[in-house]
Amino acid sequence: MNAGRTARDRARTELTREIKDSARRHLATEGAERLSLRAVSRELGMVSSALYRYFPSRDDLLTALIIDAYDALGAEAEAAAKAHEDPREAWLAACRAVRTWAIKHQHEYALIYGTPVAGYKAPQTTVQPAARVPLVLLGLLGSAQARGVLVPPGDAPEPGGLLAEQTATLADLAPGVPAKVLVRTVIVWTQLFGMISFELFGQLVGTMDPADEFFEAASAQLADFVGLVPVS
Amino acid sequence: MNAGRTARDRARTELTREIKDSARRHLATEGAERLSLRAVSRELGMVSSALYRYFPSRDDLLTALIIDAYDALGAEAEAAAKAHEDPREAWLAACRAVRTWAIKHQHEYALIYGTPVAGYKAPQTTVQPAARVPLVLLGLLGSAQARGVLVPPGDAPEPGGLLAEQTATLADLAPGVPAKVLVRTVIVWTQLFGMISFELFGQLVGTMDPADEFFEAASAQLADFVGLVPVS
DNA sequence: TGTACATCAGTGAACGCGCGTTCACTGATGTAC
DNA sequence: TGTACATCAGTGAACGCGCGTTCACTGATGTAC
Repeated sequence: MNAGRTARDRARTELTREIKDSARRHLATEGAERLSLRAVSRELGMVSSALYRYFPSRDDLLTALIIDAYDALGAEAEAAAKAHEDPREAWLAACRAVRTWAIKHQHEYALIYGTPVAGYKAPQTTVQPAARVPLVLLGLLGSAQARGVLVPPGDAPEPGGLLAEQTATLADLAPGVPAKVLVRTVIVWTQLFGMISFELFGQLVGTMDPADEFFEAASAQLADFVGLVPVS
Repeated sequence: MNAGRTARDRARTELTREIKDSARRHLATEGAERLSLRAVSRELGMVSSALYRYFPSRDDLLTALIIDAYDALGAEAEAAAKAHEDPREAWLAACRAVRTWAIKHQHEYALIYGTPVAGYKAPQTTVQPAARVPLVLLGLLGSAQARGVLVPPGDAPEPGGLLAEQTATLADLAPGVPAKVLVRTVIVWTQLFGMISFELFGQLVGTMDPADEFFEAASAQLADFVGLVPVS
């Protein structure tokens, strides 16, 4: 695997990583908007123009950070889900993992789920990593369905019109799961990140902050909402 | 009322408004981080130091914009709610009004519900305007309760521990509404803004975008979730 | 009503700082024969 | 194994731009007598 890897190759991989690490550190203090190549180069003891050997522009560095963040978060959610047999437990664990990662990496979270960076257009390459968390949720519903522990709530309305079409694009990712549950899944997905964003961005101060118990309660009620029942 | 208002006073009020208007325009193109006093002053044909007669610093201008945004959004939600007798209809109208305002004023929305501006600490004066939307929702539940059209879902669990205490702080704002419904209200509140943020920040592209029908479906299901039933 | 003084809005220059990106260059590392 | 050449990482200077904030000032507006 390492055959043919020259010292130059290794140095390049290493420095690319160091640049991203330094950039992440600056992200944490300055925010994405103010992330500056010059500050990064200063920290690494290089001249600012040297960074252009690694990233063709500031936007490319941002893109790399965004993809890394989505991937890191996605990996956490996947690992948490895999650690449980019971789909409902796995679902709750995935939600917890998302929150835990978000709290630990607030500025990376803000980079991907906060206000888009002005003037930055996310390239197509970010789409797949961004899909990992929703894919975990949909996958769990699929396996819950297969194991007979998905009991669609009776009061969930059947989607119609455009909503039915949009829902249909998700059907392949969660085989056998009824459309009305898929709609609820998207609702819960938006709730999960809305709740986390409110917590991190300070909207819960004065009411539900600290939010641990609120988060647990909400996650459980929303697992019910999509019809996930425990394996008996 | 205008007695004693000199030309100077009037000019000052006028210019303060013009500065904020210009700042809002720049917000829309540059985002909050990059909002610059010099750009504003340029647009108004003044020298940049002149702005310091109106706002002691950039942060104070930001604060004024934040308060204005919360107030504008709050006023929309209140007006929408007041236009309906049926609390459930009023609730749905308020949700719609929030989304409509957010779409129309994306950057002001991002200013108050997006990533906090780096290095900016929101002063206490923003708290009350920020509470207007949640107060509308709680108020509607209170009047639904009073009119007998709040039917708490049987499967909603009773909050305990810290969550019960936190919920208790909301009880005065929605008299007679059971604690388990108040918890659900906070859940729905976070869902509402999570859904809108996802729509505006591009997370729904490829699935639920355009989101009109999804929004309607979600709002209705979440009105059910808190137990709002139509007046028969 | 008229005058003297106080208040305040807006000017223009300056301070001291930051940024992304380009470009010609040096010198070390890698490759082909 | 040794040499000639190609590749590439990193330098340092420069371009052209931006920013928030301070300060001494001019001149218009407002106020008190």
